[in-house]
Amino acid sequence: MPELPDVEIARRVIEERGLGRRIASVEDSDTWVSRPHGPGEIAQALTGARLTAAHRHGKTMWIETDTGPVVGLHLGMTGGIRVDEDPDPRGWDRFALEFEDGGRLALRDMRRLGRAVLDPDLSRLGPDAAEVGRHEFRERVGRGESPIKARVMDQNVIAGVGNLMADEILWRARVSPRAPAGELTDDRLDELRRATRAVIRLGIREGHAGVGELNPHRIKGGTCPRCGAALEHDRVGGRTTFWCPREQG
DNA sequence: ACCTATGTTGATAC
DNA sequence: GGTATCAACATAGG
Repeated sequence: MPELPDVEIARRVIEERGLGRRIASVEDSDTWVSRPHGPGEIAQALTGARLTAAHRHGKTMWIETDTGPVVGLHLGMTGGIRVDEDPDPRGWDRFALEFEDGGRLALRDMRRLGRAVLDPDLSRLGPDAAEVGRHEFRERVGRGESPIKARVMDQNVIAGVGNLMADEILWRARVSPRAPAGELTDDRLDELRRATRAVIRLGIREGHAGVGELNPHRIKGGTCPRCGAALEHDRVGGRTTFWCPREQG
């Protein structure tokens, strides 16, 4: 689920329902999700602190506190943020801040590919996909020999685009996912950026990343919602990819 | 039973 | 350095 729009929604939830609340205790015993921290380490840093701000860059979120420590949160593949809900009966709450008012903020994540860490390292993330400028997009995305799809999903290049959004973006811009990134013209790159921004805005408005016209047809036997051609599917950049061979050939 | 699939990321090898 | 592959995790489905 989580791509940039999902994470932005989660960030807003934290902002609206978490800020100002004081942490009484922290559930940080899942040391896989909280690696490299040991059990109790995050709790020690955060207990007594009050949440003061919630930020996002790409798919990474972080929460600031009035005493200094920063909590980084990543939703991984199946993670989500839950505020003031009962603990998950299946044990999928991998990390939680428990507030002195009795409420809690949980990272619920079946597959445990999410992360909760102190002072997250954001240095290797490219510019946020929702904010990146035209020039920078051309420079960063339009280079290299790898397929353009791999390029736009590379978080070091631009941050926030995942597999589903990448297919939607490429389909909208009528660019083949396999096109070598460095061979795209500036015009094509500008169209890609335009589609990226549109898909992100749509996702945020609708409340999740799995939106768009292509997405419902992203199944075996699916057809292009524009021209009706049978969609192709294969692995590109290591990920399952659907595209229209007629329009994105 | 065994193999595949799945929205992410990172380490590792060429 | 850039690129590709695999592993980490848990579950569902053929």
